[in-house]
Amino acid sequence: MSLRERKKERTRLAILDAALDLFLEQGYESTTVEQIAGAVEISPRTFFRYFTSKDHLVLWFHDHGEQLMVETLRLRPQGEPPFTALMHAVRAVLSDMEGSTEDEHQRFLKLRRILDENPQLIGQSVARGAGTERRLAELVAAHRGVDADTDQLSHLIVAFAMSAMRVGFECPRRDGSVPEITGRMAETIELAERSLRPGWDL
Amino acid sequence: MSLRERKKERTRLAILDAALDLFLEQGYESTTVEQIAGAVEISPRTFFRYFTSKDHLVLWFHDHGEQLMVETLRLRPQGEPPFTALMHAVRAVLSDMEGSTEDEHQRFLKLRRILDENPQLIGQSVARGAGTERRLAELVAAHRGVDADTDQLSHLIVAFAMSAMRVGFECPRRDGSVPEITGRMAETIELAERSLRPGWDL
DNA sequence: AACCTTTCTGTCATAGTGTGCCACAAGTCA
DNA sequence: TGACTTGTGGCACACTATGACAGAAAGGTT
Repeated sequence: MSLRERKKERTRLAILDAALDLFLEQGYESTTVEQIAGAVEISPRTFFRYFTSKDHLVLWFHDHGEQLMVETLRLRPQGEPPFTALMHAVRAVLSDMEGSTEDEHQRFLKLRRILDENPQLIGQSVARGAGTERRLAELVAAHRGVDADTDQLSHLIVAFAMSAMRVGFECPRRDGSVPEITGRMAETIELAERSLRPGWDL
Repeated sequence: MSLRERKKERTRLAILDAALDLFLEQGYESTTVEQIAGAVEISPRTFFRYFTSKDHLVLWFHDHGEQLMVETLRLRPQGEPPFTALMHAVRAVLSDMEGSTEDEHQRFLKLRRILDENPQLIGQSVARGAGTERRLAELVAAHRGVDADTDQLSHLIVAFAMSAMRVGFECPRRDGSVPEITGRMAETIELAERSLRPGWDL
């Protein structure tokens, strides 16, 4: 990893940390890009070279998780029921989260508090993921040998899986350590699996 | 209905129609508020008095449907399983849609095409509904006699219901008349109900 | 070291969304 | 008609976001 790349990574994290702290201190809406840029001593223009938008700061983790899900999904065995495969992909995200550094954990906990205080941002993350959700539905449809444009079940499978993940992330809203939260997310996933009729996703 | 109110309603619909047509002609992003305002001969300032944002134009129907759902939900019998009650609320939205005027149908079909071409807007509608989804979860939790903050199942019930509604709305993506589309949405709802284990939402 | 190339950064200009404020016009009612 | 309420337009302003360009920093070459 070159000096250049390391510096970029350091700047990116500095922006992210400054922003998360400012959001917690004075609220998401009340914090401007100018303030964030000022806190890390860069120009506002440079901010937008690291993050495509203000929202992007909050959706950073979401993007990461989503990418991980897609990758995991491609590696699942062909014969596996689609919903089960998706649940494994979600679990891969949980494992990744548990295995990250203490700094990452802190960022995750801060982010969770910010999302809790700004419900519209949770929807924003769905907004960002809408395209991916559609792509996932296409993967599932292909796997099931049906047409993604007309098969409702493929879309429903993905929508249910993402719902379970989202509910696990948001609820319960009590604070806690990262392992506690991922533990509860795992519970929600199992709850979702138990709620569905065996073989519904074939 | 006073002259004032009728005039307001007429202006609102004029704005909406002009905007939907412009979005279809030249795309959502490429259309500015100034253009929309110009097309109905009002000032941009006045536009924002009718719609809180550009997004709001597209989310207009969503807001309407959501409001209808909450109202329906309050009228459902106490003993009914929560998910069943939610499904009835969704059906109430479908009936309302089927019972509206030809103009409303045209707007709905245009909107559907716009949403199809701009996937991020679908997520936006979820973003807008995030708060309501939380409130619905609280209603469900109260109904089940549990604490909304800690009970994951209540949130999952609402999330699944909203997923089913969304999938029904988006998919299949073929065009069709309003009754065809609502018919397919009803199918998706039934599919969701069949996919779940009986008694899962008690 | 001096040099050139590539990449990053800041400045400036610009477009677009959204809001507060105030004067004025339109509608409502006595 | 006159008083009152509400809607409208114009203006200034804050904020997000992007394109263009010049200069600084990093990387490699001789």
